[in-house]
Amino acid sequence: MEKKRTRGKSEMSPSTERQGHNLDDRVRRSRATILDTTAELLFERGFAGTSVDEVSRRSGVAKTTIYRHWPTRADLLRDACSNVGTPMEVPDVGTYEADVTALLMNLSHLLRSAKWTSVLPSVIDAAERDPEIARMYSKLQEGYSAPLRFVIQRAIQRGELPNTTDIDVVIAALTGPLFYRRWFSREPLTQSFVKQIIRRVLCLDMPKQS
Amino acid sequence: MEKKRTRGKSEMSPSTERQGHNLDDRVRRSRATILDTTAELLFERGFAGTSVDEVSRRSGVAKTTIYRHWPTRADLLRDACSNVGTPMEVPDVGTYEADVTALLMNLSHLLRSAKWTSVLPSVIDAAERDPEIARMYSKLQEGYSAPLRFVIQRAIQRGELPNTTDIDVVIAALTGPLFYRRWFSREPLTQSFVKQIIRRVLCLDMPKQS
DNA sequence: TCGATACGCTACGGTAGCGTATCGTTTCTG
DNA sequence: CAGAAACGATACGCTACCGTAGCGTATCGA
Repeated sequence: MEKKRTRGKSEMSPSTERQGHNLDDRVRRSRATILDTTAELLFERGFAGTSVDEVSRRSGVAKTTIYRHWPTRADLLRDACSNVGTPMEVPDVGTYEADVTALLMNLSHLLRSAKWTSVLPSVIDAAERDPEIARMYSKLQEGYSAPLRFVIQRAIQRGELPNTTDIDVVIAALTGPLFYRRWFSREPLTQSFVKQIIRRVLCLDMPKQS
Repeated sequence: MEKKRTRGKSEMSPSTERQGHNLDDRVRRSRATILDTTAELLFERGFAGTSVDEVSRRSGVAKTTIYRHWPTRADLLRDACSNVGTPMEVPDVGTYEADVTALLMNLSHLLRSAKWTSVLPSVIDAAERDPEIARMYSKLQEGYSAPLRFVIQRAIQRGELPNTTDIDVVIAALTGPLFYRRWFSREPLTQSFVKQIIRRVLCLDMPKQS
C-alpha cells in the first residue's frame, strides 16, 4: 500500500539528538518518522484524536516498533508535543519599540499560519489535569516568551524602561491579547490590531483624557 | 415507530425548551440531572474524558433515557457546555476606570476559582475542529465579554473615551492578559497583576517615553 | 381510574484503541 | 561473513465506549 517513508534527509529531533552518535541509523530513522507523523496527526486531530494505530498506519512504521521506543501512548504524545512551536529569533532593530514590533508581528504571523497552533489548546487542556504535561508545557512556554523577555531586559539595561518594570506583566500585556484573539475571541488577527496593542501597552500616544 | 401524537409536544430539542412549563416533570428532572452530571464530569475530565456511560453511572439515570433526550453524545456535550460560565453583572461605580477595575477583579477571581474554567481549553480545542462547537462557543464568548463591552460603550458616550476607540481592541487588551496568565503562562493571577494591566492599557500614569 | 408517556434494566452488536506475543526478515556492526 | 539488533507483519486479548432493542415498571395527566 502506501509507504510514505521519506528516505531523503533523516532529520532528527533535538530531544533524540543527544544520543544520536551512539544510535543505530535505523533507530534514528524510525524515531524521526514516528515523531513527525505523530506531530502531523496532532495538528490535524488534536490530542484526543491521535492514536498509536493511526500513527502506525500513516507512517508505515509497525506498531511494534513504536512501542519499542515509547512504552506508552502518553509518552509518545508528550515527546511529540515537546517539540512543537517555532523558535523565534531575537531582533535587534535598535529601539525597544521596534524590537517589540518585530517580535509581535512575527508572533501574530505564526498564530495565523503555523500548523502547530491548532494543537496548543489540546496541550493546555491536557496540562490542566496531567502534571507531567504541565511540566512539559512550562518548558515550551519559556521558549515562546524567551525572545520577548530578552528584548525587555535589554531595554531596561539601555535605560529605555525603568528598572522597576515587571517583565512578566509586560509579556502578558503584549502577547496575551494576541493569544486571546487567536483562541478565545476568534477574531481576525490583523496587523492593525497588533499595532494598536503595542501603542496601548507602551503608551506611545496619549489619549486626551486629563 | 409512531411519531404523530395526540398532543403537539412531539420531539423537542432540549436546548429549545421554551415550553418548559408544558413539559412532564419527569422530563425536566431527567434533563436537569443529566446536564448537571455532564457538566460535573466535564469539569473533572474535560471533553474527551466524558462518556455517556459514565454520565449514566454517576447520575443514576439510565443510558436509554439519556439517548431519549439527546440523539448523540456530541449533542449532549454541546448542550452541557453551552451553559458553562458565570454571568457577570455590569457595575456602575461612576467612572470608566472604576468600572473596568471592578469587572476585571471579578473576572480574575472567577479565573482563579470557578470550576468551569478547567473545561474551557477543552471547548476551545473542540471548536478548533468542529464548526458547530465553534458557533456555540462564539455565543459563550459574547456573553463573557458583554459586560465589559457595555462599560466601554458607556464610557464613550460619557466622553471618557474618544469615539474612535476600537472596542474589541480594548477588550482584548484588558482581558487577554488575564486569560494568558490563567492558561498559557500559568503564573499566579494576583490583584497586583490586574491593576498593573489596567494601568498600562488605560495609560493612567505613564513615564511617557522620549 | 386509565391510557399515554417516560423511565429503568439488561443485553447486545459494533467499533476503536491499547499494549503484547510470536516469528520471520532486514540491516547494522565487528 | 556471522551474530546481534532492529524492524515488519499478523494476530490476539482486553477494555471502553457508542448507540439500539426489548420489555417490564413507574408516573403523569385528564
